[in-house]
Amino acid sequence: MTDAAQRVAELRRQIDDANHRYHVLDEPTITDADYDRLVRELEDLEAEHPELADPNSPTTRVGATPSSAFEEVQHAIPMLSLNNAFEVEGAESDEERFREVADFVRRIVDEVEEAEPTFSVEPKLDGLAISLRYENGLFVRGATRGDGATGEDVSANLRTIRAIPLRLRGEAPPAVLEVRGEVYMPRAAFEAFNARAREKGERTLANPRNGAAGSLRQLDPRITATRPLAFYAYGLGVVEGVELPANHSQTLRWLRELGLPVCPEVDTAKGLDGLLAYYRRIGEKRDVLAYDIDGVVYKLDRYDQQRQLGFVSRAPRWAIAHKYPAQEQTTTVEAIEVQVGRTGALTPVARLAPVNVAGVVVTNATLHNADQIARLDVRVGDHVVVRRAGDVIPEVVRVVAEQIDPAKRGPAYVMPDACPVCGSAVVREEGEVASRCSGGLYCAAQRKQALIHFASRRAMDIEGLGEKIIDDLVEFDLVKSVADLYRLSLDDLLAMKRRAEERDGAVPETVKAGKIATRWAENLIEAIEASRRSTLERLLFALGILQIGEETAKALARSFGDLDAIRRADALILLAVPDVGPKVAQSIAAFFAEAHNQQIIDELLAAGVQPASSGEVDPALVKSLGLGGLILGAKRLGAPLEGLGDTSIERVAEQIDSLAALREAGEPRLVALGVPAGPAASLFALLDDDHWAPRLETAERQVSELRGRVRQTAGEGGPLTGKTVVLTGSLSALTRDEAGARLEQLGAKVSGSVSKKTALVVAGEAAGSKLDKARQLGVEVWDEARLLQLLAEHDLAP
DNA sequence: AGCCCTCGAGTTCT
DNA sequence: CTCGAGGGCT
Repeated sequence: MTDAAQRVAELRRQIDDANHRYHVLDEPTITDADYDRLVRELEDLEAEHPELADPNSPTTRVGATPSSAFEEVQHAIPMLSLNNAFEVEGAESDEERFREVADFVRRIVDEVEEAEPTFSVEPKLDGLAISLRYENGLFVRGATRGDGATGEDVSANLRTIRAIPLRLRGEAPPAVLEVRGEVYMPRAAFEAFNARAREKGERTLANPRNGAAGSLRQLDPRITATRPLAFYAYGLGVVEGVELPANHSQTLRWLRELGLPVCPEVDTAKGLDGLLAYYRRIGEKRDVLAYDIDGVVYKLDRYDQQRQLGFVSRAPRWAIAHKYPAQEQTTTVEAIEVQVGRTGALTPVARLAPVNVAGVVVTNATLHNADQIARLDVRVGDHVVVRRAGDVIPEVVRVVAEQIDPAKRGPAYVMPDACPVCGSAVVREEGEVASRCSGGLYCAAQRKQALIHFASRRAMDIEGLGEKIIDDLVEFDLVKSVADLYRLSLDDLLAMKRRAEERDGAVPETVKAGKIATRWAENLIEAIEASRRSTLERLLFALGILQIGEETAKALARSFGDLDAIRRADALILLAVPDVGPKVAQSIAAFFAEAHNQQIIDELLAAGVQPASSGEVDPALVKSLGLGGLILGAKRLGAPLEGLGDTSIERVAEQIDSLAALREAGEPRLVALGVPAGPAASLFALLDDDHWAPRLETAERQVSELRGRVRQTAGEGGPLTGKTVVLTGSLSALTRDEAGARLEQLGAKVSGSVSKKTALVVAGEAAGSKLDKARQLGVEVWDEARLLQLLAEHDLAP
């Protein structure tokens, strides 16, 4: 061996060793400066002697060039998700508080028939789960967890993390070793990174977790290399060419010997008491740990016992994550403001002094409505406890009573009686929780929200038309109604952009770089154009009719087939649509009764908005709409039909099939059919009523029109006809929406929540409470593979 | 008349 | 995700 080769080998050994001592043994032996010196010397030598290159030399940690996308990686053994146990709120006793963990332990004790089974216990780091693959001791690939089955190849980024060895230690490394673990950003490193970023005026990271996740998703590994990431191993994937230990805690020890860092807090514990003691011990240390955690994980230690317990769906029954309660923070209410929503609902929002709650700076929290404010008795200036409900949405939990000084306290909050945006009267309907602005589309806030709703993904899906642009369109009066969108020209948009830039005092981009700005406007116009060929149900939903969400819009579209039939439909007919009752029918009828709304629809049609899916009519609707259906509808809408019961109506409808025939038959005939005289009289009074008679006739005409257009609807007679199916968890081959659409083609009704009426639950990865509920109710559960099989049988495979 | 299920609507921050 | 309330079933 040449001198250079010897020196290179020596340097590589020293650098690897330094990394190992620092990250695995937690006993750094050389300074950062010395470390850097070694690396530089090695780099120089390798540059002079290209023949000594080695893909796993410590100098190769950063070197790869930016890629444009990450390759997909299939995990041969899926990366599991864990079931969670939360503390039961407001529990009086420990027994109650830790019920979920107790149940977990009890199940295991029963199954393995051991009074106090041993668990391997470890903190649950708040980072990003990854899988590392070593072949013959050399790092070959690393991937994110992804959906558990498929992840992204982030090898180049992982190589930059010094805690991840590029070469395993020991004489005889396994042929294949996949190690699972967590990439995280130590708190101190996170703080230091942000301090430096602030000095340099660069972007700071929101919290260590996002920092770790964002860093690994960088396309340029040189950026990842600047991020202070670390790694702890906690499990295995595929392993070949070596005998595994008999339990998990031995495996962790073995991984450490191979040079992989394992969290020093890992331990073993026996029985429920042991687990809870560990939970408390780590909980007390939580603030002084070098990294963020959100709970602890308990894993049954012995592998043979793990196998005995097995899996439910994709979560192991032998492990559970025990989460600490949501972090609460105290802050001050600086103001209470109201927002005006699409429907005019006024929502009070607490503006808070910025406070970091579990890694996210919270400045707003909804107070829902006047009742909620009264219940909490929140006032401006109060100290309040804030937490992120369900880990996402901030909420005010309570006012800190001890800090209230009654003398200095502001007045109780009162909802405004005029809309803060348009000044219209605010009304609160009897029995309703919400207060509403009565301004309708006169109110700029409602107009804006209507436009945002119209353009949103689930409605017309106009890409590029977001809140900011809508703000400007409304402010500069380019758009008053949704129909105006289709009349926008390129020049309009460019002129608007110029005015907005002037207003903001920004550099006039449109002037200096015309090309880019034009491109933006062209794309938007194109997206608006494309939305003209949306579907009928999307258009109906997009119109923003009160009470009409996606489901009802779908039902209406299927029942009537085209917009024209719906806009003319009488409330009597609407009532026959599934899930439409008096309130919803009234709301639809009221919307189309507004000349203003009809005009907007005319304009939309004139602008070429033409839903693609028109024409099909659900035969079930028309079937239920004979004379009986119409009379029943009138009754539900409050027509004066004293004493006329449903059975009487049915009896009449059996014998008489039209209004004309009813008139001809006359009262005596009804009495002969068994309808009591009084009710029969009230029905005939209705036929002479100025309000109801014409409505009934119009409705009857409309029904016969619809009858002429009945077609066989898709899905009729499919294998899932009449069955309610619930999708939960994430699927890998297709999205839930796509799966739902296909199931509907097979006749299924796809619902969002599990009940005893649910015929089938399809559980994807990381399915949660819905899956639990399905099991509780004994509902049939399928995994994704079973679903794909069914879809394939009907040529619906993705 | 009352209960159970769904659907609609609203919300935060990155 | 959560709440409230509309609709339908018993």
